[in-house]
Amino acid sequence: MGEDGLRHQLLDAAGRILDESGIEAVTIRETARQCGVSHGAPRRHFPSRAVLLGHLAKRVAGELAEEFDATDGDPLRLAEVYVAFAARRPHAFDLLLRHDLLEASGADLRSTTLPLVARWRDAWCARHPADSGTDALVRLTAVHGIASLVSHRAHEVVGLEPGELLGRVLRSGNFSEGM
Amino acid sequence: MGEDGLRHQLLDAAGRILDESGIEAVTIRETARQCGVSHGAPRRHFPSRAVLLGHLAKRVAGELAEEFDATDGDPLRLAEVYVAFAARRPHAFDLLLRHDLLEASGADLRSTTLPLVARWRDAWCARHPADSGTDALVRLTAVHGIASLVSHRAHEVVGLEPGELLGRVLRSGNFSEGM
DNA sequence: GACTAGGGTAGACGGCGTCTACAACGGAGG
DNA sequence: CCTCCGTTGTAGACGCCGTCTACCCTAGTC
Repeated sequence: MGEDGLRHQLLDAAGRILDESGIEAVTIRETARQCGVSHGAPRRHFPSRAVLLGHLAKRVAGELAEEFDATDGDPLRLAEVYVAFAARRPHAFDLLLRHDLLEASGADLRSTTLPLVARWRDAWCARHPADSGTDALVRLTAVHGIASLVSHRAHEVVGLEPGELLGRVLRSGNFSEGM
Repeated sequence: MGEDGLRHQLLDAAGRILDESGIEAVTIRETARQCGVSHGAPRRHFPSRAVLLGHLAKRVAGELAEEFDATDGDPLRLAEVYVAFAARRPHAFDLLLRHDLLEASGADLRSTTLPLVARWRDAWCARHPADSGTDALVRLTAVHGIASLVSHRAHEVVGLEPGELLGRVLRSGNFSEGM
């Protein structure tokens, strides 16, 4: 099963802790505890907490990419999956954005998030051939803003349902053409 | 000078540490050290680190509100100020969004951020009387998304300048009218 | 003058990340 | 077979952190 043994097991435990208790709770010692090993054991696989969180973030990004794979490439579906992910796994979503934690981890965050951005742009441009890509990115920032609000359960502040917001963002006219 | 004495001084020091070294570095002990008092002294004014960060967040929100005051109410100017704040003081901007930290602090974050949202909506609707407010909020999420990317210096990922993004978001047609 | 409350000091506790020394194992080469 | 050595987990230490507690000192009050 766990072909690599402890390393995989540690990431599993860390992911569980992340979703259940948040980033702060993802601790080298607690992760080790849940795997039944000593507090020093994780160091052989992840030399620091930052590196552990970096690998955890990469795994989270991979899981989000898998959810993207399960769609048919429709931009609206991709956006819905993105926002739903932020709502369902807020701590994991947070981790993806914690550049302050991850830049010091050696795990280049851009190399994990760029493919996700590119996937969105490709999906959008495939359905909107007139767009050179800039409009897609403007929409991306709006979708990301919605997801960010939703993950913090702050969408109630603006008083609109996420689905409603998404629909408006994605169905309105081209941003490049002005008013 | 410091009419309230230590309490004010502690918040000043915490703000300085925040901007220079990030949220993690805002520590009760370090704050006390920079004020030349013992590590237990801050407890008389802030019974826990969460409370200290909560008050710090409220102060940051107040400073952002002051920058809003300095504009003439033009939505584009407000948005520029918002994004510029995120770019200039990324750690302070981060703190405003860390509901995980602040919800446990007793300082209700919504009561500090809601006025900022309301101010944006009012400014937008004053210039766009046809909007009932929903379009303003859709734009707000887009502006917030841009600010979020900029504060993490991730706008390079999408390959557009923040000013360019803002212009497209704010000058495009009404979101409510569909394509 | 004694009493009291507020605010700063100092020490302790446990948890954390990190470092280091050490033990157990397992395969490579003699 | 035995030896050597790299890998991996263990155990203890260090310093930092938040938090709790006991103490002290000062001001103000009766």
